[in-house]
Amino acid sequence: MPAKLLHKPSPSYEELDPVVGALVDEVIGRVADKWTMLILEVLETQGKLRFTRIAEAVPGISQKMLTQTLRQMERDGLVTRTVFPVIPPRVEYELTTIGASLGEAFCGVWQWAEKNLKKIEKSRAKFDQHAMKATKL
Amino acid sequence: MPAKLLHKPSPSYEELDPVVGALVDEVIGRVADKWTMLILEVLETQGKLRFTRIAEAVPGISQKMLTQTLRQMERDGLVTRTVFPVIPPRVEYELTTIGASLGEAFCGVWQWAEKNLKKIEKSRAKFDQHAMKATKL
DNA sequence: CTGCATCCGAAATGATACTG
DNA sequence: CAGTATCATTTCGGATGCAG
Repeated sequence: MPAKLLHKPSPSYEELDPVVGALVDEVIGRVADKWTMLILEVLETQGKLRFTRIAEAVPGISQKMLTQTLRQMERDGLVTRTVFPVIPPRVEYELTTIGASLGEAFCGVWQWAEKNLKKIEKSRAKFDQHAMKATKL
Repeated sequence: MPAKLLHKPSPSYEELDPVVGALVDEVIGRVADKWTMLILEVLETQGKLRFTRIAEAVPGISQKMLTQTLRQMERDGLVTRTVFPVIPPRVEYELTTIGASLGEAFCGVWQWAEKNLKKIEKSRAKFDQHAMKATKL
């Protein structure tokens, strides 16, 4: 995917436009959510899915959080929610164009996580070990 | 982190290696944190910085969260923490190689956020408007 | 099946005060 | 300056019950 990305356009957009900067931060804050990322990932790799399928595909998520996160994503225009007027209900979720583009953007982060897992674990172990000596436990 | 629920394993990479999958999720969960991303961004664009400078550069962060997030990032090997034995204290934080690489990975998300800000706001307005009509408030 | 509403304990976060 | 400690508050997230 994104092999080599340019660095951020301007040095510090906040400096140039504090208002827009705050808004970007807000969006980042919302989008940089664990469940959002996991759901995004699932919808990206598996395409259109209905509620229960997503629940199964996202380990550890509760029905409440799933509903909540999906609503938020729908509100932000990341996914479409299609309700089929049948009994029992059938609701399908699918990434929008903008949602898919976010998925692509996150792709780099995912690859990073997989690639650097080992290093992180090592770093943690080392850090914790030193912390041991520092404390009198 | 959420404990095990009544879900069967995800058919994605988790199926191939549930253990690694869970760990990746854990890392994602930690790294996909609002403050982590914001601090990462600041250190990436402004280089080596001391505590107070970061606090100023990250709008809305509390000193508690700053300390906490920086500690976590240090533990994960994303930043180095250099303490100068002087009075008053001087502590500088700088991205490590791996930290910088995460910054690059996040770059795409940042550009996405800036690029799609308007669309998101429109989508939200539209969504909220429809929600209005649906409710009798 | 796909939710929404409510309750409630747990965890995250903010505000404030204090320290080397 | 760069934290740590504490307390109040908010938010998170799971369990349950119910509706369309």
